[in-house]
Amino acid sequence: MEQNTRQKLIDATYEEVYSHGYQGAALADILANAGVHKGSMYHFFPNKKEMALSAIKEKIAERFGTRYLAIAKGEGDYLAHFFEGLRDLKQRDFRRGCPVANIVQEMSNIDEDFNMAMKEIYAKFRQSVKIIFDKAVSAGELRSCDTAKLALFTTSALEGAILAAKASGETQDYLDCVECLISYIESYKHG
Amino acid sequence: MEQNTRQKLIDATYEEVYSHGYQGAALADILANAGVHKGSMYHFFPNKKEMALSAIKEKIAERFGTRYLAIAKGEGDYLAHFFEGLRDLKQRDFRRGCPVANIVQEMSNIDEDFNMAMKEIYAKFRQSVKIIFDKAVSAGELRSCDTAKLALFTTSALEGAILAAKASGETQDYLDCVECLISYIESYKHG
DNA sequence: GATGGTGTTGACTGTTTGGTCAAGTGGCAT
DNA sequence: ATGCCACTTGACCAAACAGTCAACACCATC
Repeated sequence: MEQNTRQKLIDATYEEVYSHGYQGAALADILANAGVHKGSMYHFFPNKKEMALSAIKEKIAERFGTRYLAIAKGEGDYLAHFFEGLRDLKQRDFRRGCPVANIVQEMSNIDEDFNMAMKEIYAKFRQSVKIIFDKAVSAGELRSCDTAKLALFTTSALEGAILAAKASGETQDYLDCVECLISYIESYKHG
Repeated sequence: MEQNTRQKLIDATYEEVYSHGYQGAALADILANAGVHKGSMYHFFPNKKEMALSAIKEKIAERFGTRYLAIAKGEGDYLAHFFEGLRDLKQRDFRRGCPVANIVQEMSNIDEDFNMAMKEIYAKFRQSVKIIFDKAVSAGELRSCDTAKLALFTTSALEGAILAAKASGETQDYLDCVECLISYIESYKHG
């Protein structure tokens, strides 16, 4: 049962932090949702902060890794698949926003450990998008260009688009932003 | 002294919330920084939340109003002035990020009153950028286009750029994003 | 069947939190 | 000088918080 209890804690912590932020996450709620008692939790984690950091790293790293690297590992049509993913609303929860952005905003300037963790995750996000663009250049879908910069702009515009939809409550705002972003990326088409 | 005490509270609350988020803002710290006693604060505000909402509305509304509407009220060179403002690093605090985005991320899905307040501020931001673009169209700096959509993309890409710099700690990331954004906007020039 | 390690239980603690309140101060009008 | 009212003071409170701990259950292995 070891792995089971630990995993229940990781899952419940991720959900609670995603919904209420780290500072708003109540240990009592996490434990209730996980169905785990307090002392049991302190057997697996030294404190709330380490549990939250573990949850963020394990849940988000896993998610980003699969979503974007799958495209890069595919065969051709890299841009088309990437754009398709951006347009797919089922992958997004606009009410809660982006889990990475939420924690960056809340914690980066407050706590050095969170700062480092989010820096790494965000860098990995940018890197995996860059790989998609590199593949697209190799495949002749894009002309040769500064793909690192393009990935930087793409990821940040995307985070901004999710934020806009969270602020206004309008999913359409996200879609409009994504169309602008796509048309910008497409201006790098043809060699 | 009435206005003085109230203003000291508004200023200290804004700083504390900007630095630590709403949920991380300790009433005791706000009071210490303002040099105001607890009972005195409860004479001016019914509770912490209302004080924070007042601080956000008064401090941010004032700030956005002046910064962007000044450009629209100017004479010509609307785009150039707007771009100049985007490139001006002195106006930004990348460690703490954007005060609007921070609170949207933290509170929009938690509290309905914050949600409404931030929705309004964000809409005002978009509106004031749209006015700049409308002026630019009238002045022949841009061709006729959907300025509301362009303002939406511009504001959200900008928020994303500030977030990217906050995450990485690199001011250059913000500048790179802004250059991409500007080149996108410039694709609407002429015609 | 004793031993020991892994995991569980829930009562308990000390602090910090936002919020209350009765008593007091100072200036202004009458 | 008296009464009034906006404002101040700081002690006080209940609730919520993260974290501690001694006792206990289970299941190996010897």
